[in-house]
Amino acid sequence: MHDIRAIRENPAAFDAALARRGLPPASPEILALDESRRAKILASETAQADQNRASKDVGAAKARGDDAEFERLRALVADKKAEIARLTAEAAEQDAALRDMLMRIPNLPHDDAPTGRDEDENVEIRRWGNPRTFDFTPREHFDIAGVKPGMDFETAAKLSGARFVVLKGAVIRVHRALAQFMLDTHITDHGLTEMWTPVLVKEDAMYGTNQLPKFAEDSYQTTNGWWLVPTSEVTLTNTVAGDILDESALPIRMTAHTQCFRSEAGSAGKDTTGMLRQHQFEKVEMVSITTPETSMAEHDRMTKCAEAILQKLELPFRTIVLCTGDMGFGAQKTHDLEVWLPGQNRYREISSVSVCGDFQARRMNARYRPAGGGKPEFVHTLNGSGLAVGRCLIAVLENGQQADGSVDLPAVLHPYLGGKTRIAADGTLA
RNA sequence: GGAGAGGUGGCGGAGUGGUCGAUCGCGCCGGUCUCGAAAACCGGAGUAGGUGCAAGCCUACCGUGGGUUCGAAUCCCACCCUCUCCGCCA
Repeated sequence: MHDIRAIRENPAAFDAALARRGLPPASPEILALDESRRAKILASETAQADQNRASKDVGAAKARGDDAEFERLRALVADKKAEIARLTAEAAEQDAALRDMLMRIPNLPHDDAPTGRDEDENVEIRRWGNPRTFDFTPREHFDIAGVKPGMDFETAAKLSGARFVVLKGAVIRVHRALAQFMLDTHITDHGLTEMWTPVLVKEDAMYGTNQLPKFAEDSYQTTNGWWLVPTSEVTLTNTVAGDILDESALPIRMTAHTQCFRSEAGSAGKDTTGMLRQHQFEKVEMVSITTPETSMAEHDRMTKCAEAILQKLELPFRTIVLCTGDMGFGAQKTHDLEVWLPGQNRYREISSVSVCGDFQARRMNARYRPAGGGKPEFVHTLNGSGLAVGRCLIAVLENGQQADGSVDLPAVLHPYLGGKTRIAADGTLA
């Protein structure tokens, strides 16, 4: 959410920043509403001051026995009351309208984010590993002989419909191993604190991390009003909502492995085969809460934490910085990690690491008290996948596949698999 | 699901109709004292919005929304949230 004062002070800069995202100027409409709102507030407060004064005088008039004045003031208060009710309602309405308008405008891009129209203008910043050369045509994950017995879309459709999967045997064991490996690496090597959070949350939490009000159709809501989190960014970040933290407590670095739920509205026809895009999937998420001074460095650190997972799994990837036109709603700057999928013969997103500045903190009123004293200031928030477990499974399967339909598994997973090293062509762990 | 308790400033905790934006304690900031610190003592400080060059002034805020009243943190209604006990249950 945006600071209306900042927009008032420099509307041109605000519009220029939006333009970098390919959006039309918003400040004229915002400032017009703001001006009208302030006029309403002024009128309503003036009327209230009148009433308060008259109210006070009423008692005095009564005390000195001035019945005429007493009655006059009583009538005046009654009049004012109706006027105040009308004016405050109008002021509140405009205030809410302004708030809603500000809530629906995406974050302003950081200076470091490259300006561009869409994904074609994203900038690759580094590449790691070399895609394997195959002496056969590599298959997509769901088409590998050793995988097929453990990846069942028909049964999932029976249970739940499209975009669900039932995993069995060796495949789900590798999936579970991946999640454990990611968590252990973040905890032990990267110093993150493991968390376990609800996946059903109140509406406020969804506003805090900007899923609401604009993207309601992307998430699921229960009949009694809870929302299913589309990512544990929601719960991890909102752990500090409403708090005033000591600067000494920062940075706070968290990680959690949770189910994530997405309606995938608007992505009909996209990635319909395989388990690349599901309504329900698992993700190991990282969230950091920092001071404003350290958030950009934290962004690079978090990106490295995600990259380390792929490196340890020996999966080739590239890191790109999203251009302004391709960034998500809440981001100031985003790094995407794209892993090599030989079955698709292309790099596919497996992690997205964003720095949000004070955009989310402002929404959830998350602040810290500076060490040197002074007023509380908004914290900065960051989030990143570390990594999407299902997509990582796909990458491991496709990159490790052999001509006979078996899959060689990365060495770091072997300890999590009881010492087994591969999925045989018949689908068993070997 | 049943019964009960409660939501007040950074935290704890008073306050049942009229200078209460709110006693007090802790914490915080400034000062005295000290070589320095602690303790003690003195003083200061809520948040947000509006207005003004500024000093300041005004308005709102005691979970949220309504209501009663000249006047509400205090009374009434509805709702939300938290906690405790009982029941059921992974």
